[in-house]
Amino acid sequence: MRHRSGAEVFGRPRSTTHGGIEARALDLFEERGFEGTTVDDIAQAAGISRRTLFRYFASKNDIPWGSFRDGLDELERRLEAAPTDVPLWQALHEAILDFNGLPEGSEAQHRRRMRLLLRTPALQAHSALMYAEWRGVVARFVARRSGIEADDVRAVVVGHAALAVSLAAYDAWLAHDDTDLGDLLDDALTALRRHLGADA
Amino acid sequence: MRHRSGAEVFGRPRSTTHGGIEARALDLFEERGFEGTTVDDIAQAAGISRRTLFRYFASKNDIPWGSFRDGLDELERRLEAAPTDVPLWQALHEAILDFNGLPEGSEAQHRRRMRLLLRTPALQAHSALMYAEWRGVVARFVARRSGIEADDVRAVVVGHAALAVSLAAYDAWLAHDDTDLGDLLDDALTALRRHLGADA
DNA sequence: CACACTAATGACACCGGGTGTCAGATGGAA
DNA sequence: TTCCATCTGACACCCGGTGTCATTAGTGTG
Repeated sequence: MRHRSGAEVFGRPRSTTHGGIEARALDLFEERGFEGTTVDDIAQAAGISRRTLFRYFASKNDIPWGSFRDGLDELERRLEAAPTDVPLWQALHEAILDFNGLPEGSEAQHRRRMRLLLRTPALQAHSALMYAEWRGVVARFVARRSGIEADDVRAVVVGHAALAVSLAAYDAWLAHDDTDLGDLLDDALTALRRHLGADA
Repeated sequence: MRHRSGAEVFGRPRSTTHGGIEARALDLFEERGFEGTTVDDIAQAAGISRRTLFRYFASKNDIPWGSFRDGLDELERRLEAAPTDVPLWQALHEAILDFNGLPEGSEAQHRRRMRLLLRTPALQAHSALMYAEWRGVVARFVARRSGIEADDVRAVVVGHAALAVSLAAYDAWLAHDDTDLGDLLDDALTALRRHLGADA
C-alpha cells in the first residue's frame, strides 16, 4: 500500500506517517477499546483529517495490523534461504520461530498488540485475510521444495497446519501470562506430531 | 438466534422465514455478487423491510452462512458418540468426513455456496468467527478424551489442525472441479501426517 | 361482536466506516 | 516568479447496522 520509490522531492510534503497514526490509534484502542474508538477520534488525535487517514490505511481494521505485511516478506526470504538438507517441516518451524521472535524487552508490548489483534472480534475476522497471505507464502515454499503445484492439497494443508501451530501457540500464550511463546510453539508442534504420529 | 419454543399462537404471525430470505439473497449474490447486492435489495426481493431483515439475520455476512451453526451442534454430538477404542485423530477425521458429507445430487449447489463463502473477502473474514466456534468444539472433545484443559496448547492445536485439514481440502476442491471432497480430506490428512511424520 | 393481549412488522432517525470529487496548500524545479 | 507534482481537507454521498415507536395481525375471552 505504500508508494515510496525514491525520495519524494516533488509536491506537498507528507504531514504524517503510518507509524505516527498507528501509535495514536493504539493508544486510543487501549484506552477506549477498538469498537469504542471512531475513525474521527483517531484522525483528530493524529492531527489529520478523516479523509487523509484513509489515504494512509485502507481501513480501520488495517491500522493495528500495521507492519504485518512487511514481516511476510521477511518470512518468505527466510524460507528461501533455508538449507535444503534439513527436513522441510523443521525448516518451516525454525522460520516460524524466527518470524515470531521478539527483541528482548518488547514482550509486554507485543502481548498488548497481539491481545488486541486476536481478541477483538472485528480484528479476528479481518485477520483471515492476512492469514491467507501468510499461508500462501508457506504453501509456495512447500510446493517449490516438493516439486508440486502451490494449489495442491498437499502444499495447501501444510500452509494451514503451520498457521494452526502458530495460532494455537498464540492462543495459549495470551491465556497464560507466565509462558514463553517460543516454548509454546515447540509444544504445539510436538503435540501435533504426536497427535498425528504414525503410531496407528 | 431462533427463539421458537412452542408453536407461536400469539401475536402477529411471521411474514417470512430464514430460509426464504436466504434463498432470495443467494440468488442475488450469484447475480450481482455479494458486494454488489445491498441489504435493501435483499429486503425488497424478500418482500420485507430492511429492519425486519436484521431481525432475522444479525448481519449481511450471516445470511450465506445460514445453517452452519446448526451443523456445529451435530458435529459435537457426533464426537461425543464416537467409540473410545479408535484413535482420537481417526474419530475426529471420521466425524469431519460425516460433517462435510453431502447428500447425493446436491454437490453442485454446495459448490456454489462454498465458493461464495470461501472466495468472497468479506465472508472469508467473517468466517473466522465461525471457525473459532468449530475449533472450540474439537478442542473440547480432545481435552475431554485426553484429560487436559480445553485451553491447553495441545488441545487447541488439534482443533486448529483439524480445521486446517478441512479448509485445505475445500481450497483444493474449489480449485479443481473434477475432485471429490471426501478424497481430498483423506489426502490432506495423509499429507499432513506424512509431512509431520515421526521420521526425524 | 368488541375487547384485551401478544408478537412481528415497518417507518424513521441516527451512527460509523468508507469513497469520489475537487479546490486549495506546499515546496522544489525551471 | 511561475510551473508543477503531490499531499491535504472539506463536502457530499453510499451502505451496513441499531434504537425507538406506532401499527398490524393474529389469538383467546367476555
